[in-house]
Amino acid sequence: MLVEYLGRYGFRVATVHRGDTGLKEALKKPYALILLDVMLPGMEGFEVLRRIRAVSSTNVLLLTARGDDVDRIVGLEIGADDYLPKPFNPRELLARIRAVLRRSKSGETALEPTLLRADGLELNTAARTVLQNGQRIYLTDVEFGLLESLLHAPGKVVTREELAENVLGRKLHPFDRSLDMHISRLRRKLSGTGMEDDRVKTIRGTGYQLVVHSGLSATRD
Amino acid sequence: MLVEYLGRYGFRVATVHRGDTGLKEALKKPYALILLDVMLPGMEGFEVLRRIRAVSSTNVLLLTARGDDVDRIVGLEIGADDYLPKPFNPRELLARIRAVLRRSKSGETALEPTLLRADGLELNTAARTVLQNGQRIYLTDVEFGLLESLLHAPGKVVTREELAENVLGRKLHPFDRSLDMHISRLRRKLSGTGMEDDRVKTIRGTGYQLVVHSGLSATRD
DNA sequence: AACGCTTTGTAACAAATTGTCACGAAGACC
DNA sequence: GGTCTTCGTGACAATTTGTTACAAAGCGTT
Repeated sequence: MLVEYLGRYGFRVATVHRGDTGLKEALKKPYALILLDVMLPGMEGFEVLRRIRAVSSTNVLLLTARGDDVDRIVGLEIGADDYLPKPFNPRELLARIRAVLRRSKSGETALEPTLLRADGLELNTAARTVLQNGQRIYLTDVEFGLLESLLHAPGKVVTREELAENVLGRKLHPFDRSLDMHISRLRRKLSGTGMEDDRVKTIRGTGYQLVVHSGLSATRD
Repeated sequence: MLVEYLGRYGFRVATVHRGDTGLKEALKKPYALILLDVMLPGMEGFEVLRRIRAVSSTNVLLLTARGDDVDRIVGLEIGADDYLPKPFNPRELLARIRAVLRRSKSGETALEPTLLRADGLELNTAARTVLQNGQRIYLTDVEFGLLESLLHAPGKVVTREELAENVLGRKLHPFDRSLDMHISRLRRKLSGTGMEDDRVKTIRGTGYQLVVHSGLSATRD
């Protein structure tokens, strides 16, 4: 059930039903996040977590029994990234998974502002600002997210699915036109300075691409 | 109320409502930690602490009146392991209790104030003070907590859920606007110096982020 | 080139989220 | 008691986001 639910939101999920085999699997491949039930056959959840932590810092989200605060405390102390008491509702699980992933993405301690640059565009994720040819432009959160995604791989095509999942946080339904709308709005703001053609090019049937004219660079400094 | 709360988190708690009897109790059994209110009948909190320290090094967490810096300094000098100004939120108490226990377990020495810095902000978790460009600003408990959470990961997004749970100590109900209010109030106090855009940026649908312009650092010293 | 069929663009409107004012409740303190 | 501060709630405005509807553009087939 969870596999299906998470799948709908763009996660690829592998499942294992025993602690010992789960541990093996967890260490075999580099997962983005491990969802670990405290109570399972084969090996206790805590023990699994402890062994994972012994060799890896993979994100672990712990599922504990309802109201069992001891479990929770112990879990966090052994190094779980978060926990969720059962029964939980799927939306909450989703929210927490995203929160954990977000936290781990740029590393809690990576405190230097990250700059993404291409052509005359400069995007600062720490300050959430965008400069176009030195001029500040104001984007909404979704627009910012789109530009950030595109700027992550300037000149390369980013699929609509990726954009939807990364920025809107959901899969695109058959008649969902919101992504088109946001791209449209982003384009309008980017063309504000009456620049050349669209900086955001449509790749029909696939996605979008940030057009790059001059040399480019994506730096972190 | 505290007994119940701490009980839920796995602590066994004994209570006494007078300083003198409390002292006797404290010396009778080997407690893991003593939660000591500075103001109580029968004997002053400081006096109790002094006498405890005369014969024992049991962990003592002091509850002081809000903003009473004198109490705090005196308390730490007589040998409290940490202190918490009233009113405090339960989660914070919990966190500090755990911190004290952890420290004492690992043989670390006493309390080190933690400074969180970013841009022109400096937050001292031990003294519960905040400086903005060297100027002291006064925040309420909740506001302080919010800023602390944001400052923990400057330039990164913190979800509304996280903020609510960590700072307000509860989950966000559908129509709960209190978090917005606190953010609003925090912003007002932070913008005192008439700075540029908001230092606290809204990431709609997700949470908030402390904006970072210059280089920054989070230190513990 | 003309015709379908599909995909994308965008205007216009509807819905959801957030900001903040104003007020009341609860507690601390005198 | 009274006063002060902090916190939460309802109301309403502003902004952002999503949807509907239709126009425009792309692509393949005749």
